[in-house]
Amino acid sequence: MAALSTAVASGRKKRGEGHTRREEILQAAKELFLEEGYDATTIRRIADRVGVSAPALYLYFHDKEAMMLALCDQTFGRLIERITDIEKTVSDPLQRIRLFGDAYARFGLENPDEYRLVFIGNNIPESVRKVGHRMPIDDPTRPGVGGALVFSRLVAMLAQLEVSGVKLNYPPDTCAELCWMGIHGVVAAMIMKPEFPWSNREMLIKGMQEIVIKGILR
Amino acid sequence: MAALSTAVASGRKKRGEGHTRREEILQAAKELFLEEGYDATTIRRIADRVGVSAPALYLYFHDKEAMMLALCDQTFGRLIERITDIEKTVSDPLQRIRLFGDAYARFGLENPDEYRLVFIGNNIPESVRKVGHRMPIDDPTRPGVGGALVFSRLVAMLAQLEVSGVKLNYPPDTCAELCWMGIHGVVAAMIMKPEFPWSNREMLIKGMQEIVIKGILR
DNA sequence: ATTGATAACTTATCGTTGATAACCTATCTA
DNA sequence: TAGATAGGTTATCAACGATAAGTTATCAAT
Repeated sequence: MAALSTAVASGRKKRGEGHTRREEILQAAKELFLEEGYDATTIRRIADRVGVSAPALYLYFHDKEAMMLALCDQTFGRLIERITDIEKTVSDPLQRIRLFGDAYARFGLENPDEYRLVFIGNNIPESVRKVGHRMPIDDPTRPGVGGALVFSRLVAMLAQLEVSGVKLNYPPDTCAELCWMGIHGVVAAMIMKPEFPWSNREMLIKGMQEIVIKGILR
Repeated sequence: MAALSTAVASGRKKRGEGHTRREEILQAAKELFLEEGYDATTIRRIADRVGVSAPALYLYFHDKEAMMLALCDQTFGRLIERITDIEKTVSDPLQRIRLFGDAYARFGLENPDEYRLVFIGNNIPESVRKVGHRMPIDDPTRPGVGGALVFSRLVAMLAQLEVSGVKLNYPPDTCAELCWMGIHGVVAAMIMKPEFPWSNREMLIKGMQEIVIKGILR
């Protein structure tokens, strides 16, 4: 009767326990997104796995994309934790950036499905935002901007690097974007085209890291 | 009852003129994909613009994705032409690679849907290929392989660069992969996260290009 | 000139999808 | 013990991609 990894159809939640159901929905959505991709995952299948009717999901999320964005924030949060850990344990600015890239690439390659879900993503960010829909539970600050946090940390690292006396070839935020895009290119390529005969994985990761760091340093 | 803005609602095609209708469908699909994106474009709207019923499209294309892939091959043909043009007009191997990167990035950002379909490879079921569907006109050689062709040109360029006497930090294949991954990282990021406040686009493209070229040269 | 095959369509319809409206019902509180 | 409300449900919607089955124009061969 206890909760399993794939969720168990429990009865109606007690009065203040709606957030529990919300977590169950997120868990089921995460599993299905990873198993079959975003587009192939239907509202009804998520609801089935949770053990609840389909419209119940709309009590906790605005729409399907909102579930995806909530999951994005979760995964971004895990990465941010690791970045924070690096900042706490390492003082040298350049070494911090190296470890950032290493942790990022490792994170992506160790969790390829989640990486694909969050950083590559099958979702199409549509600029058209529907209005006039009551969303009583979701945070009014629309989720999905967790990526900005990661970048701000990298920007901060590069600003610190500049403060420490190192000259950069580009503004700190541009350096951060270039660093991230380089590493992201490696991770995304290896995840999305695993059958392609890439050359040595470690050489590519380390190589890209050397390349971007050497490239931004004057 | 006169011509629409783009396509003309003509009557039924004469006997051997089906390919004309096929071209009309591709043109309408291309316009709508560009105007509203791939997912937002519906079969019915394409059919409306052509001036034909929706099921008529299935006389010429297996499914919606087949239209996109046909357009991809068209569009990638233009990129391959551009690359060929670069190879014809520029002799310096390093300059060739620079122009390749520039043409590649520009192509990706100008054709995000095609780029996403081919290089990011969103949701391709792949293994499940429907059979028993009569598709009298479509080429039996399945389209969508333009991407590998483009990449192979870059590999050739880097091999030439090494032959010309330039010393590289990594094997030519690895260099090609690193170059492509860097530029791909820029393009993919901007396509998949267009709402993110990236810094100047030109600086990012040029910057990544400088970075990867400087990075692979000893 | 008529016939028969078939290319080039149409209309009608299917099963799913995301999403909404409107109605229940358990639980907590006053 | 009444009523407010959190936490659901069933019924239904319009739109989607795709298919089935019928219709009509155009050809070639009688």
